[in-house]
Amino acid sequence: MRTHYCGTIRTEQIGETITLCGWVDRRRDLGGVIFLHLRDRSGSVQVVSDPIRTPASYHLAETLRSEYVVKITGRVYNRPEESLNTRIPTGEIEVYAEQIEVLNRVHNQLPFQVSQTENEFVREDLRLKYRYLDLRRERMSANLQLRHRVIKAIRRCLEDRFNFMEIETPILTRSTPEGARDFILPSRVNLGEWFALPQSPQLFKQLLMVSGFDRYYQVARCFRDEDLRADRQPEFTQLDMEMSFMSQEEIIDLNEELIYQIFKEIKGIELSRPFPRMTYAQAMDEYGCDKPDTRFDLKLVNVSELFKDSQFKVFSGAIASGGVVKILPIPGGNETISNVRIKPGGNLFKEAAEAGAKGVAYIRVLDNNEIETIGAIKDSLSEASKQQLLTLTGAKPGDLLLFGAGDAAMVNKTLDRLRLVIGRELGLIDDNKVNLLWVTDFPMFEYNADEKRLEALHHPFTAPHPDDIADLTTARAQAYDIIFNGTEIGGGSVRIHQREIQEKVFSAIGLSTEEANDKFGFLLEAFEFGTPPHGGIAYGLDRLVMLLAGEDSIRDVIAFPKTQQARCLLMNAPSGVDTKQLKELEVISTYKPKADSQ
RNA sequence: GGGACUGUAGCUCAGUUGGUUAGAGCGCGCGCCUGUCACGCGCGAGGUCGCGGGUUCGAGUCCCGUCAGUCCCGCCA
Repeated sequence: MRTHYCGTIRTEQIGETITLCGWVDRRRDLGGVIFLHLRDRSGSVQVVSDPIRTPASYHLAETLRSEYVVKITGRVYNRPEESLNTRIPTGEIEVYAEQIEVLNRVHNQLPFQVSQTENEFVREDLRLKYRYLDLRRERMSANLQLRHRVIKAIRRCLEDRFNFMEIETPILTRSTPEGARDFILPSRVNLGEWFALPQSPQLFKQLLMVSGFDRYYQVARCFRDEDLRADRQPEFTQLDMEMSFMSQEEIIDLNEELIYQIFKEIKGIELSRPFPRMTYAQAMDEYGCDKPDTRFDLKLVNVSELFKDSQFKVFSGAIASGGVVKILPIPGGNETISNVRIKPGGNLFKEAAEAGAKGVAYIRVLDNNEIETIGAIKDSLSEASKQQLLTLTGAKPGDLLLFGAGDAAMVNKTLDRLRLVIGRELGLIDDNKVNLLWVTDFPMFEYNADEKRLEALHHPFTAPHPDDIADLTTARAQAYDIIFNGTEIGGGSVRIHQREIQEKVFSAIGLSTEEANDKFGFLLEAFEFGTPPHGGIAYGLDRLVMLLAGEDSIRDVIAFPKTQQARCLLMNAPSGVDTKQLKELEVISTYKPKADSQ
């Protein structure tokens, strides 16, 4: 039907007669001459019609309206000198519409304008209900095209350079005990039994290693029935990879090359390699989190040693009961952060309270290194300790020191949040920076106080560090996360490939031999038949694309996302089903809709 | 499960201390206009102020409930 995409026409096509198909983006009828912008996914181009140059199309051009679908044949001309448009790539040329064919009209008022000036905001529920129109808009179209280019770059790199194979794994699989809630589906053929949708292809990809497909990848849909966030959808896409006969170093090296390639092709940025590394312990110590945004400093300082015998009981007490005292030093903070904001009612106080802190103690460093703080802290601080405090934190006159005291997890969480809020507010974050960081040496387990047992921090198939094998409960894992500007975009590990070690790990997380055999017997058995050493990684593809697109929500890089209430407003899913369908499955819903309260 | 914000014309928003006929820009319709590109000018249509209840002489505005969307906490190995 057509010969070109609208957005691709340049001065090279001048003189050619071309045929374009697309949507009327805008129409400007000047009375005697009509300008149209014709749009397709490549962009738009100006089409001209007037009674003299294009008599055959003029009357039809008068009837065109926004979003009509048209086919236009005409010759490409350069624009008059004074009518060049430097803001669009096709601004040097225009097409004289010799022939216009209306392929389809718009019969109703559009729910929102597709062609938008500036970045006009439209309610998200409307956009989602009419997602097909939303996706016509330049921003969304560009996002999906970016997503496509990212996936294409990944495929090229993994397949052509590294010899990976893409292999599909089942969507209908079985429920797994650890991790997120499963989506489950009743089996009609096996009444009373249920499939689960995969939270990730983890076990299948490990089994593929057993099969000898030593380099596997998949653009894999994953499902988790948990509450939604700006960066969490119930179904999302992972770039899932698994490799045999590769050490952690080799896996990291290959993945750096992949990430390097993505940034080069998509953003034109050549990242310097190797990427910086940080151990989990160092990340927690200096940043209070396992995915530090290293675009700005504001590192935490542990001052527990200094305060362990302090007269100020809030600090010494915290340390005595196994906690810590840490400081977030803010250079120039006296100037930029008022007491009101740190005290109850202030936004920094609220931020700390959400992390579980009872409050935020602080010290202001004044001229001559005098300090200003509450009396109880000042009284408890000897001149020597004061000097030590200033040395440890590197604080200078004008600086503000924010304290976190108590349980280490809470202190880290509090100061991490304050660091990010303050970093953003003080403009310390350079948006043009691209910082990639490997965080390594995660602990194998984390204690779950509610369930009174150890939990795998990564997942229970992660191999322990060979030096730490004697005591698994405190062992480091051969696990690694890749962090992009403070967001985790991927994580992986070397896997266990020996039955004895896998059994020890299952036992460490409180899985009985029977449970382990019931849930993972197939894996343990597979380990007996020649399983190669292997490891892998999975990237949150939606999140990666979101960051590359500069969006704040993964919904903006997913064609048909769910709302926060996990609904598809376009299809209106989920929905009820026929009782006949339920009967066939031997399923009865016990759900009672809430009675209308009057 | 919890907290916060939002909901007024097709869209984006304004609407003061509760006050009489609810406004603007864009879009839409009609007319004029031959170099616009967010074209311009004129005229016009378009409203269950999310929904339900309450307070009041009077509610878009205050109160209660509810629905929807968003952000966050919990949750997400």
